[in-house]
Amino acid sequence: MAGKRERIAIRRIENLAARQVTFSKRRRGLFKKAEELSILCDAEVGLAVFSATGKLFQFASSSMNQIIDRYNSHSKILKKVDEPSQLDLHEDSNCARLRDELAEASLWLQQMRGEELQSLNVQQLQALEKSLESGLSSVLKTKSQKIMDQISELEKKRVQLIEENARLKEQLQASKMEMQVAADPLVVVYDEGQSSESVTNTSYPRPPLDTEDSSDTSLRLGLSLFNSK
Amino acid sequence: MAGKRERIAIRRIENLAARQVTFSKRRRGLFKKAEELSILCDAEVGLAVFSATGKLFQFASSSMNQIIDRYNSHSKILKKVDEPSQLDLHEDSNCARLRDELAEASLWLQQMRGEELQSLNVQQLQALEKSLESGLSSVLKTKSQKIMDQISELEKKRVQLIEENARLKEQLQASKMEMQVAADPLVVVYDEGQSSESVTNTSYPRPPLDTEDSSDTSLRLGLSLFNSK
DNA sequence: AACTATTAATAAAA
DNA sequence: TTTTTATTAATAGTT
Repeated sequence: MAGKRERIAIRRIENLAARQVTFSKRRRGLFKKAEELSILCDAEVGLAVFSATGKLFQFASSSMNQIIDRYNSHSKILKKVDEPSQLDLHEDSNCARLRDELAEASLWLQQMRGEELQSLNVQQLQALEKSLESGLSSVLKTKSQKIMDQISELEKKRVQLIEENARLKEQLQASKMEMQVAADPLVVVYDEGQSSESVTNTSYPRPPLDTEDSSDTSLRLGLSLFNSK
Repeated sequence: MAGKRERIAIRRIENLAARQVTFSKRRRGLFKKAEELSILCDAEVGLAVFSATGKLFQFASSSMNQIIDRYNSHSKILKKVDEPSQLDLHEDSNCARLRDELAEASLWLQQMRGEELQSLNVQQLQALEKSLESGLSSVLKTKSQKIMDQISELEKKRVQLIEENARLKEQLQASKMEMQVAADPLVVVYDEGQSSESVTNTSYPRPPLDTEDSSDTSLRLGLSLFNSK
């Protein structure tokens, strides 16, 4: 039946058809393994394969251009013997330091997110736990504050709108009255030379509004919201 | 006992040590397969791998620069910015990128610690809160696990010590008996003309002996039966 | 392409 | 890291 397989020597396969078949199979395998490595191990992988016929196949865990850039900046160290002495060394060490710090910060972040904890001992975990609890507490406090502020703000706006509303109603009333007055020939004289607005504003007192202190109200609102948890 | 192997899911390996081991192994495998493909099928292959720690590993059937050139000429659609200072620009941008990332990571860390929260809105605070809670939960879980492990370990050692203790007691008992048996005839013979003090000294067992002791001693004490561990 | 007998790779443990 | 071993994965030769 099928598959009396034997090991093969690693040298160019002379038979063209066999070579092409093997190329297809192994290329797939290679790309699969490249992708698996990048995912499993959090590595950046770039792979380019040109077949004997000149066709290009590629894989990049991020983007090929990004990988080529990164490759170039890495292998830069090897060449450029012209003027590398002071500036480049400084740049390199600076970059290296940055990279180290970033790596450390990243690890911290991961650990605060609950990853990579296996390497920590109980004491370190305890410290981390304390830090997280403290951070969480601050976040909750800030969030409450923000929400209360928002409520205050909304309440203020609500009051303003109520006032505006009342004023508009008043104007509407006034306007209606003016219409009536205007219809009255005796009042026509006064109306000339005055805007309806000024007439309204001066002619009628505001109706009694909700005079409740808004900030105090919203503050209590906010507190009651978060105290009753 | 080595290697109760199981298939693994293709997703990031969370455990750092395991990830590094797997990276080592699979990287070797990948490079081997890349080389084999290039030889068997007469293909031009370029492979670059950056580990999570930033280290570069590469393979090129010809030279990496040649492959990058060929790649660029294939995908020449995009940029043509082969300016003289391209390398330096890369380096600068790389540094700048690192600096940005570090700044961002630092801010994140601060915020997770409960600082610099004013610039966040309620939604962001909520997300942060969730992240902290999740991290805290993981930390607590890991800590518990570690503590349980420690307890198991201690318990195991305790049991071992109890067993050892029992064994030592047994040996002590045996030793006592042998001493009595061995001492009896001697006491009878030498008791005449000797003080009771010397009799007392030889009648009591010696303190526990290392059973790996010289055969000479063991033989003299008649302990050879107990030498088998 | 599909099928397997084999070899190769590798996960887990040491 | 490297080695070992039990298993899974890849694939050479065949259909």
